[in-house]
Amino acid sequence: MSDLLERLRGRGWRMTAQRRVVAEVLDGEHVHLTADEVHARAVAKLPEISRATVYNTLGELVTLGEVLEVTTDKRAKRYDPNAHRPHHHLVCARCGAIRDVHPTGNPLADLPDTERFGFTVSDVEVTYRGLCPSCASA
Amino acid sequence: MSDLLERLRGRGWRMTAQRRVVAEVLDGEHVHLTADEVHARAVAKLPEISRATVYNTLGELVTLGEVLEVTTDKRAKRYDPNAHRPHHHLVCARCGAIRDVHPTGNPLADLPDTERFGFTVSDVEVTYRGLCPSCASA
DNA sequence: ATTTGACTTAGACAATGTCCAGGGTAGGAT
DNA sequence: ATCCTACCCTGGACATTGTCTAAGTCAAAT
Repeated sequence: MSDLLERLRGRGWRMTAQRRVVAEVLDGEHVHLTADEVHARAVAKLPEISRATVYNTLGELVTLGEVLEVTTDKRAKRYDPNAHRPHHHLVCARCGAIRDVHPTGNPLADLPDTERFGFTVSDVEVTYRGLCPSCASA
Repeated sequence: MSDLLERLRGRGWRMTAQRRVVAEVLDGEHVHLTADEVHARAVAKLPEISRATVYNTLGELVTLGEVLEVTTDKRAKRYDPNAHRPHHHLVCARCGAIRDVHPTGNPLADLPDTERFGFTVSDVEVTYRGLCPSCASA
């Protein structure tokens, strides 16, 4: 985590209380928080922090590749601090819970050239959907 | 297309001018329209149609399984009339263009039981990302 | 200690989607 | 053909999420 702060400083990030707090929140719980959830937790540590700053900081972390944006539905984007180990997501269709998963196989290799339509394909996201144990039993 | 209308009528759908227009728009161009784009095209055919009705109708079509919802980013959801042939999506990271693709392999089988965390997994979406030819050359 | 430009703030704004009360109508019943 | 009624549509208010801006603040280089 101080790793993260070090990396960011090394990249010319100006270190501010706000940015430190956002980074701490993301690193603290390895769950997939929405921007508003990050904001709520950040406010608990630094009451004056503004919503705009949280959005800005999350955007910068995404640009820097330190955090991944996950869009599983039309609600809020979620932020995944686990950016350095490739993985995919398993989402509960009912409650929205997300788990990181590591399928076997390589989906990138499964897209033949004839199915690429001239695109430069650089990334694949695989999203598994289903019901989590508690939603399935309800 | 009248297939579609027939199927819907058979399921007890009350047929109205508004619903017919929405179905026609979706069936007319097999592209991935946003709700607002559907609304714009619907208004061209039936000027009084309201936004709420378009949203409602799209939602019903999704529930009935006639249309798929595609969420590739935090902008608008898109609606895919190609609900009856399984496929995945290739998205341009710059301009948002979407193509249907058919990768080989079976990603569902690539998720071992140990990675399912007790979820009842029912579906997989694979989203390839890259740059479309025109965005890549710009 | 000074300086400077990057950072933060509050709040207005934008985009998308949802909800509601009231009026309208499709399609079955007569 | 007409009537009824449950279902549908409308317009607009509202909610959620995210973006932008102008002005003030502060980290860090000097």
